[in-house]
Amino acid sequence: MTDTNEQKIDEVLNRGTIVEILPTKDEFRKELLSGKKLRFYIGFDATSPTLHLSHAKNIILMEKFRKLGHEVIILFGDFTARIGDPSGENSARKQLSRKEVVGNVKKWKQLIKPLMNFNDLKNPPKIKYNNDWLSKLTMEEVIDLASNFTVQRLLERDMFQKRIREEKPIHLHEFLYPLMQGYDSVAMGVDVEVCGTDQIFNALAGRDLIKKLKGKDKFVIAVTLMENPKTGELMSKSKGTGVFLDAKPADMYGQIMAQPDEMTEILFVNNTYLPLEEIKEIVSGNPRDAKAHLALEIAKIFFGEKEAKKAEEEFNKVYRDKELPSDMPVFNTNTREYFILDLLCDTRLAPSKNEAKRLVEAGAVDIDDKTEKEWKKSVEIKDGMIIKVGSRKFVKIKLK
RNA sequence: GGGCGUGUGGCUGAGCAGCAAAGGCAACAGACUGUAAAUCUGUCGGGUUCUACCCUUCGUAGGUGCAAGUCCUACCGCGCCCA
Repeated sequence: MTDTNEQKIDEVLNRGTIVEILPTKDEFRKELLSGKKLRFYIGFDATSPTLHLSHAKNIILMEKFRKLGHEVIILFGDFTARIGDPSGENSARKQLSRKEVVGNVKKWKQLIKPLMNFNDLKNPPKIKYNNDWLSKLTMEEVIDLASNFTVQRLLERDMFQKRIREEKPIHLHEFLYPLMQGYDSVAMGVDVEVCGTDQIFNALAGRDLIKKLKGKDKFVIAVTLMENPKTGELMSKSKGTGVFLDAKPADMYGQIMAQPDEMTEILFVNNTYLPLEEIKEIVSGNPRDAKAHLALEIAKIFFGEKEAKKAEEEFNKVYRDKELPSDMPVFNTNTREYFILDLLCDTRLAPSKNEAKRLVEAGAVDIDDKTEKEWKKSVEIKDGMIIKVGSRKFVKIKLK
């Protein structure tokens, strides 16, 4: 029997993470209220070894359904990862080797541990791999599955249309992606699929398929991709806006502080457990403090209170109070006198001499708290000397 | 198989025979601040005897020019159309 507390259910449905429920939100709500135990799933393609806050948000949502008493499956797309979903990309993703994918999945399992209670023996979250069934399909079965779709239907997808317009390639295997994702639903016999709004097409393909093959319906819950409300951009590595779950506490705290201010509320809603009213209040205050609160709150989820506090202290110390970090890389040398450019390169504070030169000219290099603006000189090395480049890079010299 | 296009720095995307190669993104630094936000400014292939000089880069290999991403040839990859 599942939890049918109306208030709890509505809190999950209305918090803001869920953007759309198909076929309708009302029907889904009714289903939850009925007390029937539903089988949920969310799929992740292990295309990269790391996860970021957007993935975390999805896991958090799944955990909420699990806590209501439903069966929850995290599906690692170890098979689909090797094909690559065309969504969002305007060219085909490179296909990954079996080995890469297995390595990624292993890391992921560790990363999501803080977000789900795997020790709940009564109703533990389940982990499945779609390689288990997709790799076993015969050509005959694949063709049979394909006969459920039309090329026109597949071509409707925005991104395919875009590629046609731009005369970019569409590979045949990319067409098979919705088919495979759809088959996942059939193989697991799920009642509900949770996916990002960019995946609705694939999820609906699964809905059609499960209807045709098993005569049962499936709900599709589309969740926010956490776009920046100002620019519409997603969190991404290439935009430098990613917050990675495998980061060290101090780095994760820093990555959150580096988020644009307008992301604070969105991240609060999706990546913390704080009640909405409390979030409203925090966000209405000083933006800097609100974000700091957010960073602490999220770091707490992954590393615990103690580590999170430590990360915060360190951040304030180095960036707010401009003090030295508590530990920094040490560079061992026995050279007494060093050309400043060589010193910067050897300590790996600069990747090349030209770059080192530029840094010195820009006034970015401090040696023992004194800004060094002259690059054509050598410095006398002292034990314990501290070289600082920009506000984030420090090296302590140890004279042998 | 035939025709037409296309291949540029981390990404994107300009490029006339005389550019280390416009613009945008990302990155880095400086100023400012409320933070590693925002904004503004500068930098953004490597090296040196450093406001100058040298070397290496524009799919690959050759060729024509004093000079070639920029023209020619072949090859490779990709796209479109025809078959």
